[in-house]
Amino acid sequence: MQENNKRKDKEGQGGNSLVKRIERQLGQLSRSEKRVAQWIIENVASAVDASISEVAEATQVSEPTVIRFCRSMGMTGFRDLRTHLIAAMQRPDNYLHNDVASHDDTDDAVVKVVESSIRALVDLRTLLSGMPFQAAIDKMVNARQLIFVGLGASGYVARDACHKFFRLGIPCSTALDSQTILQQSAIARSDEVYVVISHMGEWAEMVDGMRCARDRGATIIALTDPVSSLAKVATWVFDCHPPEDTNVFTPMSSRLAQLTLLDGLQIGLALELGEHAEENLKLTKQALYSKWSQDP
Amino acid sequence: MQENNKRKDKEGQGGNSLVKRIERQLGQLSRSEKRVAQWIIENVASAVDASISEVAEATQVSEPTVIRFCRSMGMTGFRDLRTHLIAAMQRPDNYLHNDVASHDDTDDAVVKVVESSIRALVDLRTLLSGMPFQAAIDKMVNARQLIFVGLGASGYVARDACHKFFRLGIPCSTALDSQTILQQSAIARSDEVYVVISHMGEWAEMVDGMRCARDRGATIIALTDPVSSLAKVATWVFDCHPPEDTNVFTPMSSRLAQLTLLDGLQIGLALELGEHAEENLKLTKQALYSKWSQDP
DNA sequence: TCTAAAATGTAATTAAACTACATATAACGG
DNA sequence: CCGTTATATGTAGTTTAATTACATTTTAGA
Repeated sequence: MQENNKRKDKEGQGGNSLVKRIERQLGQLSRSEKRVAQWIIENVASAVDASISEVAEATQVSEPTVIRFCRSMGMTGFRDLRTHLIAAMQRPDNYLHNDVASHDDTDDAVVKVVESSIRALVDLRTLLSGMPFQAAIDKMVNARQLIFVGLGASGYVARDACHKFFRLGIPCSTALDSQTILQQSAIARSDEVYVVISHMGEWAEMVDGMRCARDRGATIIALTDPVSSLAKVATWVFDCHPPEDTNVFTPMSSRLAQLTLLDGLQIGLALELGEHAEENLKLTKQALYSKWSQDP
Repeated sequence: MQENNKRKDKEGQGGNSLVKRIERQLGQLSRSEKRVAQWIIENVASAVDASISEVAEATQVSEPTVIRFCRSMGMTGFRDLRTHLIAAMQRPDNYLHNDVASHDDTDDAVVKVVESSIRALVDLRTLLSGMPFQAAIDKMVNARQLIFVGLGASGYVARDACHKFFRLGIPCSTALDSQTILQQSAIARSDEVYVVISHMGEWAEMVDGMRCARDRGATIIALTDPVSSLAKVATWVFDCHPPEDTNVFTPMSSRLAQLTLLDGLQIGLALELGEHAEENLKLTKQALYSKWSQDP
């Protein structure tokens, strides 16, 4: 009669995410099973690749206990649990941010890096609604040229963006060092759009240059920390909060958010420009593909 | 228009769903392996919870042949194949749904772009287990220098990687055009590691250069399509399947996967190198922060 | 403190995944 | 057409993973 209380979850079955389901049932598990549950929730990623013995080892319980846990969760066994875990991992919201630690082995570290990158983009998604895409694109549509600005690591993002936008058939250039930035902005025109990438938004020369360009009537679109000096100078700001530097081993996930944001801007602009831009995109693609598809 | 037809069979198939990938490689499989492939395509649902012996039974081939099929598909084994099948089942061809269409408004388009970026990284996550991180890192640890190679858009990824790795205190350089690549590889040494980024892996000069470097004993780490010519030449291959270009508006999400992968390699290498690299990372960070944190 | 129930572990069992090697089949050059 | 090589496939054995049966420990209640 009471044995059935373990199966109780069947009725309260609302969420489909396995992780949520485990969390919900945590209270009804025995001490050892709870350990397993906890570990799986915190290491969903490693869990999917793990075998029973690895899980048992990691949680300091015996192998049968792991199986018992699976059964308590309503699965037929470990294999079944793994199936559901893999499925759950296809929902990006299940990824948590985990810092790499110096004792991590290579594979763990790599998994953590990838997952925190996913996390960064999932976070970005929630910020999208507050971002001035339409306004920025409206300015770009009529621009005489786009100038992509970035120093250091952000310079690579700027370059990448420049390469992406030029394929729409719009004049694009870059300014990747203080001197170029200052010179370029000294001759800025009101029909030019500057796209500035900067984590902190505090490099004096860059802020000065952009202020000058702004004063001359140019549009400044900044991907930066919204509380920075650069943000104050910019026409439109896309919130890219500065990188988390709690940890030396933290990868630069923020850069991915910037790149993706710029992808969004470019595609948005392509749509706004219509057929002409679409045609240019096709042509640039074909220029590459036709080259190597002719070779045997 | 002939060019287009030629291209079609090589990469016209979105390439993301595992089933599509199997279909794409059908031609290159032996008779028995083809039987397995066919059966899996026609019975994906039963395939996900089948064991090796069940598959062997159903297709009338021996168990090792099933495993050989898995390997031919680029998986490490049957377990790995099953993982990918389960993952693939989770998103039944909703790809069209995610593509940006010309009638989308800006905000819809941007959300789709971000989500397809996320998807690219989630896909990467499932591929990680088959990637030779430890092997690649072992080679890097003892390298005299790292040379990052990429043409066109991949050149930006190579540059970014170079910038990232040099902060560990390792000599790093780039080769971003045919001429440089050929010259560099002509003087390759066995203690050098080439990290090559290429979507298709079919640019003749690049492949030739890398073959030469390989012949001279250098290690070639390739981020590319595993069925490409470049992959055949490489010492270690990281599976970056070619971009899905069903749609002009498709963003280059594959680039994000490459960047993230390189993040992983860099962090893995940092861990392997230990305190010395950690110290260098700290110093390079401080060099930047101290600059602007002094300004008011 | 004793007993019954629940929880957990040990050791043995079964089944799954994989490897090494042997055999067959196709491909090729004379 | 033969022998030679390469490729493809299967057989049998090995290793590893998953599961079961049963023994031991722990806990809760009388």
